[in-house]
Amino acid sequence: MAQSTGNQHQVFAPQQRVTITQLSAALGLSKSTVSRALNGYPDISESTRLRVRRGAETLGYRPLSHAQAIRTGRVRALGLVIQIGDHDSQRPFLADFLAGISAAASAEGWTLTVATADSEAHALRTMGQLIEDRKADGFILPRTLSQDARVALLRARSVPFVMFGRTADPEGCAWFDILGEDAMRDAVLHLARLGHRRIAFVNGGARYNFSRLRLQGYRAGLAAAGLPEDAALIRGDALRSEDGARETRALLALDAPPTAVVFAVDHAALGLYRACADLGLAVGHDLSVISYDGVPDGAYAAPPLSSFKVDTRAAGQRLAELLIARIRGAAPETLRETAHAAFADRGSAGPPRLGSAALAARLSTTS
Amino acid sequence: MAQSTGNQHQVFAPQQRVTITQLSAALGLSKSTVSRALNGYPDISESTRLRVRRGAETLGYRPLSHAQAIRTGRVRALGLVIQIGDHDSQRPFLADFLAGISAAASAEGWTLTVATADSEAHALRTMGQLIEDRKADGFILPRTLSQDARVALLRARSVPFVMFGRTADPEGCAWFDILGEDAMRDAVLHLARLGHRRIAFVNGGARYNFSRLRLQGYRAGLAAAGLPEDAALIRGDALRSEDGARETRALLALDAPPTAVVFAVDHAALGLYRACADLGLAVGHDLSVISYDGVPDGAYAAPPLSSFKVDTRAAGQRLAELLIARIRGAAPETLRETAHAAFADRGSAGPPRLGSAALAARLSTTS
DNA sequence: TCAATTGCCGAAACCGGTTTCGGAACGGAA
DNA sequence: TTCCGTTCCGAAACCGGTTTCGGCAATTGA
Repeated sequence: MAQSTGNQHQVFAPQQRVTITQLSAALGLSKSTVSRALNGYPDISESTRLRVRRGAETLGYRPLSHAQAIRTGRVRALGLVIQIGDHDSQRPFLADFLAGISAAASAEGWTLTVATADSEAHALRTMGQLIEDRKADGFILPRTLSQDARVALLRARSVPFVMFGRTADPEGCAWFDILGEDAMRDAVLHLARLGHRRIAFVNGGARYNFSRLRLQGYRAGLAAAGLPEDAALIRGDALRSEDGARETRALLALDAPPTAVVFAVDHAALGLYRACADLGLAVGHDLSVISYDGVPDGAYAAPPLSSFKVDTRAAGQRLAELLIARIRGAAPETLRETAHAAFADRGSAGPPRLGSAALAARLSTTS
Repeated sequence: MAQSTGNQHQVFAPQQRVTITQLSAALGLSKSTVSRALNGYPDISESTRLRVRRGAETLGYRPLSHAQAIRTGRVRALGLVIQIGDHDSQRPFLADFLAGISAAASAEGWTLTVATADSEAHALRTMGQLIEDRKADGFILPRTLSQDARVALLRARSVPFVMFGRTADPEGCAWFDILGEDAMRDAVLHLARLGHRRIAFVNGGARYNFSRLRLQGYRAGLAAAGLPEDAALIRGDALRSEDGARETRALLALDAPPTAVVFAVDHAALGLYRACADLGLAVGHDLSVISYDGVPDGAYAAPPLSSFKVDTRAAGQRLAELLIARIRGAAPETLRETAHAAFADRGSAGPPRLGSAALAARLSTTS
C-alpha cells in the first residue's frame, strides 16, 4: 500500500530536475547567457539577469553542483575530518557541532562531507584524499594544536580552511574561537571573591592550543585578584575523569592544599567529585570547583558543576559561515571571530568552609 | 617561511590529477576503451583490460567521482541524516558510529555526506534535497521507528537505504541490528539466577522499534525463568537520567517493589543511581540493575553499571558495507544482518540483600 | 556621415568522464 | 573463395554545466 501511494507521488512529482538547457529554452535564451546571468557576469543586461533569475525561480532550477564542479573544481561542500579517540570531551558536543555546521551550510545550499581519522597522520592523508577527489572545497579544523600539521598542509596546497581555535602562527588563518582564557580568569576572580586564597588550576592537554591560553587566563585571574602564583598549584594533562581524580588527589596531598580548583575541562573536573567522595569532602564546601565546557553530565552531578558553557552549535554554525566566505574569496584576516563562554553558577563553588591549613589537618586525620 | 616551503612543495608535487584522456594517450588507446575496460564491460579483451588496469595503477589514475556522476547519476557518497535532540543516548556513540561508516566507506573510495535535522519533517526534506542534488547515492537510517516515514520516502523514490534497526514492514528493507531483545532476556535470566524474583523493566521510547523488541525480550526472559509477569513492573518512555530516576521511584513506591530492574537504555539506568542515593539504597545490593548500551559514563558510576555493550563502530562499518552493496545492486533481502550485544558484568547486579517485602518495609521506615 | 566603441548575447569549445554505434579484423562454415 | 557471425576497439555523441570568442546592433566621437 505504502508502495503504491509512493508511486503515485512519483507520478505527480516526477522529480525530474530542470536543466539549464530546459531553462534557457523556456526563456528563449542560450545556455551561456543563462549561465552567465546566474553567475553574475557583467556582460548581461540587468533586465535579462532579472528575467533569468525569475525564470529559474518559477521553474525551480538549481544547478547540479557536481556538473558545475567538473569545470569550476568546486562542489559546494565543506569538509570535516574528525579525529577520534583524540579527546573524549569532544564527543558529547559532536552532534551539536554538526548541527550548527549543517544548518549554516544548507542555508547556502552547501553540504558537509565528514570523514574520521584515528591519528594525525591519518587525518592528513584523509584530507589530502578529499582535496584530490574534490570532495570538499575547504575544511573546518576542530581542536587546533599550537603547531598544527593540518594548517601547514592546507596552507601549502592553498586550500581554504577555518579553525575552531587559534594557533601559534596566525599567518593566513581564519578562525572562530571561544575565549577560554577569559573564562579561566573570571573563574579565579569568582572564587577569590568567595574568599578563597589558594586556588589551583588543572589544565588540559599541553599540545592543544587552548591549554596555553587557559593557563594564561588563570594567571591573569590570580594577578587581578592580587593572589600569588604557586607552581605547586598548577597541574595539567587532565582530559578525562580519571585524570581529574588523580590530579585532585595530588593537590590535596600538598602541605598547603587548595580550597578551590579551576579545571580547564569539565570531564576532568568530574574526577574531582570522585576524589572528594573518597576523601569524605563536600564539593562546594570543603573544596570548590569551577570548570569549562558545559557538558550535560556536569548538570547531573551532585552538586551540579559550576561551569563555563560553550555554545557548540553556534560555533559550528559560525565556522561554516566563515568557511563559505573564505572559499568565496574573503581574506582570512577579515574572518577572525571570538565569543565568550557563559558562566553557569551552580552548586560546586561556594565560600570555603575551612582554610587551607584546616583542610590539611582534616585530611591528615581522615587518612 | 612556511608559506614559501609550501609553494616549493606545490612545485614538486603539482597535485595534477591524471585524467582518463591522459591515461588513454599513454596507453595508445581511446578514452572509451579505457573507460569500458575499467568498468568491466564485456566487449574488452582480457589482455587490454589488464593493461589498462596496470596503467591506471602506475599512473595513479582515479576517476573523478563527480565527473562520472554527471552521466551515471552516482557520486559514490553515502548519506546520513542525524536527527538531533532526538535521543540523548545517541550522542556519545556518534563519533564511533561515524568512524565505522567512514572507515568502510573510504576503504571503497566512497565518502560520507552528513546533514542534521531537528524534526522528522525536517529530516525528510533534507533527505529529499540530498537526493535531488545527487549528494548521496543512498542512506543509512539510524534509530528506525516502527512506522518510519523515511523508509516510505526512500521506497517511493526507490533510493537505496540500510536501516540501523528493524521496522514493522520489512518489505524491500536491508538492515543491520543488534538483538536487544536477546540482551533483555539474558538480563532477566541473569538476575533470576542471582535469586531475584521481582524483576522490573523500564523501556525506552515507545515509538522506537527497538522498544517493542526489548519488551518482548524481557517477557521471554521472565517466561524462561519461570517468573510471572506483573504489569505493575513494566514501565517505559525513559531515555534520560531524569526519566530513569522517576520510573525507579515509581517502582519502589509499589506495595511489592522489585529487587532488580532491567533498563532498555543506559542513560535512563543512571537515573536509578540518583533515586537510590536519595532513598539510601545501595545499588547492586538493595536494588540491582542491568541495562543496555554500554555508555562510558556507566563504567564511571559507583558501582559501575552492568550493561550490554553495543559495538557502535562495528555497526557503522557494517552498515556502510551493506549500503554500498545495496547501491551496487544487491537485493535487500540478502542484506540483513544482526549481532549480539556483549554483557559487561560489573558491580550493579548482585544477589538481593532483601526480599521485596523487606525492601518495602525498609523504604516505608525511611520515608 | 562614417569609423570606432560599447553593450549584450549566441555559437561553440571545454571540463572529465560514460555510452552508443559502427566498423575493422578474424575465424569458421558453406 | 565468399558469406556470416564474433570479437574487440575507436569515433562521436552525450551528461549538465562554464567559459571563450566573436558578432551584431546601438551608441559614441570626430
